[in-house]
Amino acid sequence: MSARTKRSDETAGGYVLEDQVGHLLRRAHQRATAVFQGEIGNGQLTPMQWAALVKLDDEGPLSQNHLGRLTAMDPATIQGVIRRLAKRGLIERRPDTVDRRRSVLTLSPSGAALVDALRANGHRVSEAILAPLGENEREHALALLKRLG
Amino acid sequence: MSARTKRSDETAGGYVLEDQVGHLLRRAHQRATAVFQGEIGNGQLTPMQWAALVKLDDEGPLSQNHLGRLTAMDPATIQGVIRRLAKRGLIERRPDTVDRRRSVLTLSPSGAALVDALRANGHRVSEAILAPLGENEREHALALLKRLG
DNA sequence: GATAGATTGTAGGTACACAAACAATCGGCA
DNA sequence: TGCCGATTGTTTGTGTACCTACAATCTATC
Repeated sequence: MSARTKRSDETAGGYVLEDQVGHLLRRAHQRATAVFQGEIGNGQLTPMQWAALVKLDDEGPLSQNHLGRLTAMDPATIQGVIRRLAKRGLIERRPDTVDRRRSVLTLSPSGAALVDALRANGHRVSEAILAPLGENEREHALALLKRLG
Repeated sequence: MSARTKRSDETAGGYVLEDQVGHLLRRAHQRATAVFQGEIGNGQLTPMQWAALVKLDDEGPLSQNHLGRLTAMDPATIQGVIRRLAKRGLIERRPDTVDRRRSVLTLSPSGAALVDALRANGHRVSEAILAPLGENEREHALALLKRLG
C-alpha cells in the first residue's frame, strides 16, 4: 500500500503510527523530560545526571559501570554523564585500591548538598508528569510501566 | 539526606528512583527501541526513520517541518532524519513551486516498496513490546500512555 | 506597497544512547 | 604458576533530541 494507491482516509492495513506503543512511549518520555527540565534546578541538571546523583547518594561509593547498571545506562553512556558531573565538581573519582581497573565514585560535598536540596523537586516532577491521570490510575500506570521495562 | 547520614535500607524521603514515572518511561522506551532494532528490516531503519517513512506513505507529499509535527520531532531533529533518508535514496526532495521556503518530500519508489514490505513487521514490533501484558491490559496501557504524552 | 510578525529550513553546540573495538586488569581453573 | 575468559573503563562512530540563532520567505495589516 503505497501513497500512490492509498490516502489517509484508509487505515493502511491497520497500522496507524499514533496507536503504536513505541510511538506513545517515545512521546510520553519526551514530555517527561520536558517537565523535568522545567522543574529541577532551573535546567541545571539533566534527568540522567539527576539519576546518577540520586543513586550515588542512596547507595554510597560505587564503580562507574555499577552505577550505570543501577541507573540503566550502558558503559559508554554513563562514562559521559560521569565525566560531565566530575567536571562540574559534583562527583569525585578515586582509584580503587583493591581493583585497579575501577575508579570509585563519590558525591562531593556540593553534589550531596545539591541532591538534598532537589529531592523535593523530584517528587514535584513525578507528580507533574502524572498530572493527566487520576489518583487511582497513577498506581496502575506505574505497575504497567514496570512490566513493560 | 546525604550518603553520609543514610543508606539504602532507608527510603530517602520516599524518593526511590525505580518508582519514578520518568525513569520507568525511559526504561520502557529503551526496551521498545531495542525490540524495534531486532524486528524491523534487520536493523536497516531506526524507529524515527520508520515513523517518517510511514507518515509520508500515509499522508502523501509533505513539507519537512509538517512531517516533523506529525511524527513529534522538532525541526532540528527531523532535518537530520530526512537528510539521512534522502542520502539513502528512500526519500526525494523537490522545491515547492508555491512556497519557496519549503521543499516537498515524497517517498522514492524504493522507499515506498520498503514501507510496503515492512508494515507487517511494524505490527510484530508492537506486539513484542506489549508481550509482557495480557490482552485486556494492552488497551488500557495504550489509553494511559496517550494521556501521558 | 511597505513593513512587522510568523514560518521554513539550516547550522552549531550539548547531551543521551548504543554498537563495536580496545587495553588493562582480575578471577578461576588446569 | 600460567593462561583463558570475563570485567572495567575508554574511544570512535552513528543517530536521536533539543536549544539558540539565523537568512530567506511568506502573510497580514496598515
